[in-house]
Amino acid sequence: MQLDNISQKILSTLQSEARITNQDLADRVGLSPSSCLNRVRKLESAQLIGPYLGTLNLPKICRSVEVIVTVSLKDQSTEAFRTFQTAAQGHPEVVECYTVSGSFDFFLRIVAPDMARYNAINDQLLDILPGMVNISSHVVLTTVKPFRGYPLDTLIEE
Amino acid sequence: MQLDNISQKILSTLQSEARITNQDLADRVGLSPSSCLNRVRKLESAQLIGPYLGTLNLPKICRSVEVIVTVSLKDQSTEAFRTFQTAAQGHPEVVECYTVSGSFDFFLRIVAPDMARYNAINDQLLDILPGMVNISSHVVLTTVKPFRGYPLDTLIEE
DNA sequence: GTTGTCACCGAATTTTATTTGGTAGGTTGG
DNA sequence: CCAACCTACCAAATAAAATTCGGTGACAAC
Repeated sequence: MQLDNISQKILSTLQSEARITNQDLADRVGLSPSSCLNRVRKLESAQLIGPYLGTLNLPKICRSVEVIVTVSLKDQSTEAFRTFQTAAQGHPEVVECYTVSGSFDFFLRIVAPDMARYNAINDQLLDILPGMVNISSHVVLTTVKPFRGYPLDTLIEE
Repeated sequence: MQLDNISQKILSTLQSEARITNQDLADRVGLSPSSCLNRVRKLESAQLIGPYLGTLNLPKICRSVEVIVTVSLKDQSTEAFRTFQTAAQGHPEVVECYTVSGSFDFFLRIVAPDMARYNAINDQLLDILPGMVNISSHVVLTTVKPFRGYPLDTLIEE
């Protein structure tokens, strides 16, 4: 699927203002509401744009701790990777997980109600591949910049 | 602001389905549309729920590389921290940034069109505090679990 | 030139959001 | 205990938005 300027603008607008009305969106991109809606539906069907999320202000809602975790596997077999991935996906507290190149194998972001709970999760992760996994925890002190979408401007074209 | 069960359900529903209609939301939480809308407005005013984001499927939209970056400052003065934070916030390619405890000072997630661009950004970050900053890059190989909201169930009550 | 496709628009219709009283429950102060 | 006062709710009316439905023009294939 190739994107003209209008579809790009739809994507970047919906990325940052998911609850905009179709009419407003149509105005912004210079289409009629019906055409605009057609485009949005196509972008959704093609899965260029996925779920729409409300961003919660967690500190205002409940007590919580956020931890960024680096993981290295001593046994870097495909099997070990898959085992760890599956386990990470199964934990709702693991809100984000990546495999990476370089000096670590995984980065996780974990959110728990308190340190005791975090510690329990940490232990569970260590138990996945006993003795074969190296985990370092980094408690988040401040969120300097929360994720608010990708910079499409700097990514597309040029 | 204290949250009863209904408001919690509103928050968790909007977190994962930001474009739900107010009528459907009202049905789900067992309120009339007008009461439900009232609640949502209050939650928004109190900033318990913030911007609504559409999640883009970046690989389907354009070529890009994603890098997770660890940063350590040699000079851990307040001044150095603030300088680095401000710089990170100024780069649109830095889509996420945290200060953390432990063996690093910052974690960043950076998205660039290609490695050459990423390298340029990396250089710019190094130039912020010449010789005083230690940066390690970890190219994202796979997204095991993308962020899709916090697990409110495990965070609230008990 | 004819046919088919595609994306668009405007208008009609359906659905949703929003506003506007009106009511019940709970609290406060007399 | 009662009255004044909140608060949160609902139902109904209105305003706005989403969605559907032809109809048109541009373009490509034949």
